[in-house]
Amino acid sequence: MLDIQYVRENPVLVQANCVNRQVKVDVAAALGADDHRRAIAHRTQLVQERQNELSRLIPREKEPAARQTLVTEGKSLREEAGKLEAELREAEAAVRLALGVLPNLTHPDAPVGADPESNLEIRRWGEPRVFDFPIKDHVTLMESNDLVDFEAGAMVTGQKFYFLKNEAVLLELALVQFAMMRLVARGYTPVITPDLARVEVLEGIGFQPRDPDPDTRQVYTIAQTDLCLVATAEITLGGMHKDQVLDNARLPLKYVGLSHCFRTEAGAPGRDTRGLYRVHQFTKVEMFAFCTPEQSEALHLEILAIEEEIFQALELPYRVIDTCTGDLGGPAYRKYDLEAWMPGRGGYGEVTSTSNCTDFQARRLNIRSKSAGQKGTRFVHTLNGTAISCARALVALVENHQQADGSITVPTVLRPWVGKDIIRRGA
RNA sequence: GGAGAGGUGGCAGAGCGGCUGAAUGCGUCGGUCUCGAAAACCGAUAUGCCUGAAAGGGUAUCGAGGGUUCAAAUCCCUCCCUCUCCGCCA
Repeated sequence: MLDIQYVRENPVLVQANCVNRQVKVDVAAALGADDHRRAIAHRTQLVQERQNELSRLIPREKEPAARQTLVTEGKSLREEAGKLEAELREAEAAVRLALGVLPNLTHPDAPVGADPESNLEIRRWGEPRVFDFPIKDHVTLMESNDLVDFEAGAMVTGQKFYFLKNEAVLLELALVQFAMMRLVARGYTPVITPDLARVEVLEGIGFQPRDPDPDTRQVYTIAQTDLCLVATAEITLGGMHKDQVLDNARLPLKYVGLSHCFRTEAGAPGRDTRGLYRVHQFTKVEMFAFCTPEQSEALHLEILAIEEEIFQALELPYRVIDTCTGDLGGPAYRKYDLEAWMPGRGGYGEVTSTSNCTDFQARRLNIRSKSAGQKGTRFVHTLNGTAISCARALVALVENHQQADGSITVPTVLRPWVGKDIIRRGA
């Protein structure tokens, strides 16, 4: 959520930003709603002022008739205050609604463009391997090595669910363990988060769990509760300090969280239908940080560097993308993606993503910071980044490390946890 | 799940219908004293919003929501959370 005061002072900038972001909104309408809200708030305050005055006067007024007059006025004020309060609540809801559709501001250096075509590749690491044998995609590789069972997934749960089996299980756990160890060494606090979160937390992070249209709603909701299955630990980690005032001296707070992620993938029907690339449930190790506005840009680069370090250690070639304005998503001020080389698709595929959300999430989650002994608070900046998203990491891993005989070599860093150098059926 | 207790400022802990944003203590910050420090003493010390050039003024907030009342931290109801005991379970 943007600061309404900022929107009021910079309507032209905000509108232009929305255009760059491919978000069709009427900033003027939001401002109109806010004017209305302010007018009602002001009237409400005047009534409250008189009410307080009356409650000071009444106990002092000894003359019964005069006292009764005051009490009568108080009664009518109570009614008026009740009506105003209801009006105010409506007006505030309208403002929230109007403000809620505005995306975050954008980093001045982010590439401007309407669609992913305009994303900027800023560097590559590693050479895509040249295979001297016919390559297989991860589905073929994993099924032939008895590492995954999509049919059982479909039968037990539904399309795009899966069972991992045998070494794939060890690989997934190894990826989690490896990422966790790296991040702990970097000073990140490890956390295992709930896999469910309240609707209001989802909204604070920037999701729209109340989307009434099941064809576009991105998250699973739990019937008869205000809970959703989380789409990422970003949700739970960000919610962890909701409604708190953090001490500046303790910032940045850096977490690395493990959770399952559940996504309806609404809006992506028929895309990447094959395999693990786009599934409804996966395991992810996610970085999340709370910091001061001064710290966020450097911290964003730190998180990106960690993501790269992890893929380098896994010996997976990748490229780094600076996401363009039209492809940023609501909360991000700037976003970098890592796309790993995936031989099966003959191209790069997104494996991680890191966003600086500045104060956009913090404002709605009401997470502020202050310095001890100093007056005033500010909203913190929040950042998130993928350490390892298991399903997609597995895709890249088995496809890149496949051998001519259909076996898969295990990256050195994972061998301690997988317990072998090569995955080969019968081996 | 059952029984009881409780949720107040950074912390501890009063208040139990009216001038209480809230006593007191601790902590923190500033000052006096000191060569320096400790101690002692003095003063300051929540957040949002409105208004004002500023000083200041106003308003809301005592777990959340609702109710009673001219007036609620204080009374009533609902919910949430914490603690103790019992039961159950991985």
